[in-house]
Amino acid sequence: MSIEFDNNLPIYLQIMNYIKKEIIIGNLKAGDKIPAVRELALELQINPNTIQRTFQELEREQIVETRRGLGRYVTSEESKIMDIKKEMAGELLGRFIQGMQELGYKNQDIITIVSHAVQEKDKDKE
Amino acid sequence: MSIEFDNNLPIYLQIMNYIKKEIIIGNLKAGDKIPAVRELALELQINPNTIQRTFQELEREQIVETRRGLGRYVTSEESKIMDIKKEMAGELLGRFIQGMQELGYKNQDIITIVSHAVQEKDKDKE
Amino acid sequence: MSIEFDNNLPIYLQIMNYIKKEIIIGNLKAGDKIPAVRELALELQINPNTIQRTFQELEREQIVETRRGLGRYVTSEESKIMDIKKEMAGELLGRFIQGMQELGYKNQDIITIVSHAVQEKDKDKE
Amino acid sequence: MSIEFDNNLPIYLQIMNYIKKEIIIGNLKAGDKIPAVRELALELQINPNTIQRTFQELEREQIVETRRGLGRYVTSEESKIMDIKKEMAGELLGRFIQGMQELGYKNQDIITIVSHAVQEKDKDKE
DNA sequence: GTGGTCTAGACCACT
DNA sequence: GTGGTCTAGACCACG
Repeated sequence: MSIEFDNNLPIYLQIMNYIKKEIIIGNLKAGDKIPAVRELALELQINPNTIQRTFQELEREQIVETRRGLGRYVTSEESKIMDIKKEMAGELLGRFIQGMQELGYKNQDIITIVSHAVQEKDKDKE
Repeated sequence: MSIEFDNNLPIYLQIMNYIKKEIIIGNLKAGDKIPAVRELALELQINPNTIQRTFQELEREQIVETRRGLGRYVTSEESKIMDIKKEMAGELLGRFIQGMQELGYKNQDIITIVSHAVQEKDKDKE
Repeated sequence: MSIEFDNNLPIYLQIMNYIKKEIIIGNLKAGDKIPAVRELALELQINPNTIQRTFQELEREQIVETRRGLGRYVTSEESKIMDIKKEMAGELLGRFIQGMQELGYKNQDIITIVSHAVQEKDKDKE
Repeated sequence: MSIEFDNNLPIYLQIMNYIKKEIIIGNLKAGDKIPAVRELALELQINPNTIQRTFQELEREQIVETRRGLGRYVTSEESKIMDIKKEMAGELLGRFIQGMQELGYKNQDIITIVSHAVQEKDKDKE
């Protein structure tokens, strides 16, 4: 486990996104125990306080819950996890489409561009 | 002219993007004179230093050029403007596709999602 | 028997309060035997150490007494129980009035507010 | 300006409450500038990071807003301030009445107790 | 000068 | 061993 950090976004936000993705793609499942703050800090070479901040935010978003003295756990509500996925995808989609429209692209153009981009990626794999 | 500012992005970047878009969609044309810093600052209720910074960056990207004693002008190179458009679109596209893939969406899913989103927008207009 | 735990207060304190209330309202009477630590721990799904701590504190407050080999018992001094009731009520009252005054409420306002709140509760019952 | 700190509650929460009260009683008015983090830290003899934490939370509750590079301001929405007052009073009231009822006090008892407590306070002043 | 973030290291309460 | 809080001190971006 390692993250490539981008200097423009706070580390704690990048870790948040990383964890959210881990949950969405199922590497962390509903109810799973999350590694201890200090453990993650060591693994990611990040200060424990920064990790702590990450999980404070995730807890506020009800993605993670703390059981005192025991540790942190992924929320056990499966529906919450689906919500996050939809929310993150919706945000990506919204930003993309709005941005393209502001650049003057028509809806049909946008579909074409995405299709091409995706097909090229497929070709790369072959 | 007014911008809704987003607290998470530096204001000067938001103004930069705004101006780039104005150029791309043709509200500001190649060679056009750009309003004076003080004027824009008043209009947008922004610290003049911030506007100054905006144009410094735009100049570094060769989108804007200063003619001493005359003011600032949009670059007269049409090709440069096309470059910016492609660059901004490419960035949007890249971030979108990468993000969707990290959420576990397959390429075909992505096309479907975009198509639906765009068609709904079309319906809204009717 | 079950308690809804509030994350902001230590669990052992919440159990302490719960037991004090049980004593005050008479569900546990002076001299009654208190269930064994292990039993309570199972029932409440709590670490036995936490229950242990609860009773340590209750013993220190002389609300509970241990008879070696026999188990733990509610104190047999009725007066002690009245003391606890007054103490808890006084604490509640003090915190409430001080808080309201800090919010700028006058003494007369406080009485009015309490009266209204209580009357509404009565209405709900009808 | 000084706060007496209670060891059982995190400092940042105590400062939060203090600030909320200052706003409610009008010492800080809607739209007012709030002293700089470092300034407050000096005044209260508290680490600036702790003050920072305080305002992060207040901002999340939309009681305070940050204007980048300029400082922090009390929200300019008067209605929000009334909301906070009602919320804080409601919380105090709820905790008090629920607590008293759990101790076995009847509604009429509660009114009587509050009335007496308040009248004694009035006597003290004379 | 303003807030935002991060590191380092410490202490505490809880389980 | 777990998270929660706090201090100290530093650096950065922003206006």
